[in-house]
Amino acid sequence: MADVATAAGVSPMTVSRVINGDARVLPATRDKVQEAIGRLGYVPNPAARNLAGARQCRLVLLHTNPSAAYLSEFLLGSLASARKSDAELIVEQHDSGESPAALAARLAAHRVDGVLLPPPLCDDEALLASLASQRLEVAQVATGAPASTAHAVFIDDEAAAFAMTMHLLEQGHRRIGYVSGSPDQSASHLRRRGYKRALKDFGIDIEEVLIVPGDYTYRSGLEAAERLLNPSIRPTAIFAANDDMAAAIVGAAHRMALDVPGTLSVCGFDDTAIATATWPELTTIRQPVSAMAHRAITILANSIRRKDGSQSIAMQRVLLPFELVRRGSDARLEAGT
Amino acid sequence: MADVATAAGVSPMTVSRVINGDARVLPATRDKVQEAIGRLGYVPNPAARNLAGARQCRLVLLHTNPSAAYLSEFLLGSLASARKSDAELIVEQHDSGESPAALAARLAAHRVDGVLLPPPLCDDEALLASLASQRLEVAQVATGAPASTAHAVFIDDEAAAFAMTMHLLEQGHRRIGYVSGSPDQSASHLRRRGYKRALKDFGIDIEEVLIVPGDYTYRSGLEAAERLLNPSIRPTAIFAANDDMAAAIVGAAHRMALDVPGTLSVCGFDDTAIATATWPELTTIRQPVSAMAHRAITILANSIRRKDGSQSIAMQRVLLPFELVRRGSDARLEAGT
DNA sequence: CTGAAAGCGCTTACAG
DNA sequence: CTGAAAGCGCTTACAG
Repeated sequence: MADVATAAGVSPMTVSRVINGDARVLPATRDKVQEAIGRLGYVPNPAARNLAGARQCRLVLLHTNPSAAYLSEFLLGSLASARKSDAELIVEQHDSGESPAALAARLAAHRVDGVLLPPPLCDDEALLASLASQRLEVAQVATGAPASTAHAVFIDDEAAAFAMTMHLLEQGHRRIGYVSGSPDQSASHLRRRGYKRALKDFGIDIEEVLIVPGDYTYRSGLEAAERLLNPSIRPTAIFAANDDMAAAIVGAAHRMALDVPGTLSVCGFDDTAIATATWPELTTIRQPVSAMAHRAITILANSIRRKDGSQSIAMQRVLLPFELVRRGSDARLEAGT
Repeated sequence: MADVATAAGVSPMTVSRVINGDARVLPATRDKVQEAIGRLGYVPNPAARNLAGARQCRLVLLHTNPSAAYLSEFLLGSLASARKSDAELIVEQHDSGESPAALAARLAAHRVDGVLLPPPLCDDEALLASLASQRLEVAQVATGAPASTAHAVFIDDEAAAFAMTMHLLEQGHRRIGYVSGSPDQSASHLRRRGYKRALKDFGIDIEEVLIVPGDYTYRSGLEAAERLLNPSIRPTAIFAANDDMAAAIVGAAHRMALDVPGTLSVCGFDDTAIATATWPELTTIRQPVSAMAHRAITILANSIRRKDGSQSIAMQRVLLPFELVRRGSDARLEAGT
């Protein structure tokens, strides 16, 4: 930095201002400095910036066995976003076996300022309470139940499930099975509600026998398929609350020699990698995972740095758009079927 | 740190020595310091350590569309290991569209000292050459072809494929199909060679028609299944060069109403998440992904820091053990079948 | 075996 | 709008 300063004929302080985008620097001065930076190939040393500034920001991404596909996409998005925000991101696992106290100690040891909570941890109330009592900034990602002590970034799960069910209805399906997600994730309830509302709005009676429980694993999808694919009740379409379960249903259908989508339409939710790894590829709801990670990190970083005097800033609520992506696993119900 | 020093009645220098495990500190002094550290809940500030010491170490993990399951496991392992080694790890994508020059510029901007190359990038010779010319330390992970300019961490792919084929042979199978991996990954060749060698050692003629090409994607596994499951040539067992393809074969077999493992045994390679997401779960070769990440990072960090005078230290070669994990997708060939 | 000095590369106040 | 001073929390030599 000193070299840049002498090369540009200014003080190091001015170079610092240019780097940090201080608006008060004269355009002419700024240009001189920028030129020197470019010519010398100067890159600021982050360690020094952290040391000098008090505006350090260390975030932790807490996860517990989510699907690998979701986690890697979320991780990549978070890492990229953290770097842009000049925040340090550490990644830690927190399983149900660990006590809140043990976790608190771990976070303190890492001098964490903020916590990122993807599902299913985003809905863990005990965890949320413990974090709040440690005065940490927390962001819930993809939750269906924003907490009063946390920021939250999510899609409208209910509307998404409604849209997907509507889509199936418009394809002519009337008997649509539903495989729900873990009851301990708030989004699961919203998704099922969206499914039910679409049916009602369309004037169709809900058949409880067509709604079977799942827990987002492939395995649970297989079990659900066993029930729903029984000839005595088999619907013409099945909407699963996530892609893993939808993929399992496609697999089970094939095993029973049922054609997808000819005889059975199957739709998923999330648009993770498995959605395009099955055949036919899954029609599903795309969640903007990395955008969600990005927003969550930005909110956390800003709110941690802005934490000067005005201590209690309102918790942010960010609703991001979903998208129904149509692929090959669903089809119009033919009259004769 | 100053607080700890006064609390323990020593100089900050001594505290620093204790933290860094300097062997010359008297046990008595060390204990006093440790006690003070514990009591005060002191945690060293990494930014300051980096700034003060010249032994900073910044690593980049370069990836390009590997399977999500592999990437997330590798990422998690790398992140944890980097933190232990006190190395900063940044994660970047490098696709074939990007020129070596553009990548070089990106790495320079990030002041990278070392590069971690998981497959398939570990076998990209142009990339390896470009990195070497930038005098970066690089570690190839899971490669079958260690480069002279890089450290390498790998398993014995040939021996692993040999072991799996042997296992199938011992189960009574004589006609064993093989689905190979991308020819541009060095490990693919080793795996196929292991398969062939087992057959030869067992005194069985190789049927070229049973060896079909794949590229590690689920899709390619489906295509391979189409060929191998044709009644005219159908083998009693199929060994796929990775789990994704093996899962596709299980799926295809089910669609054709073939029982796995009753009528057809299927084995995979890697033991990624998909191996336990299919039904039956896949018998496969477990690669110690996170251990591999850990070793690669440790080697990189040490060699970067040790880079004092003795400039050209030998490139390391680390062979890690694999494990054949037996699950439900293979069975003994019954006499009548 | 332990300590006093200087400095890593920036940024925060504080001046002007 | 720009600069001179001091300091962030450690570690590297260098003494003793």
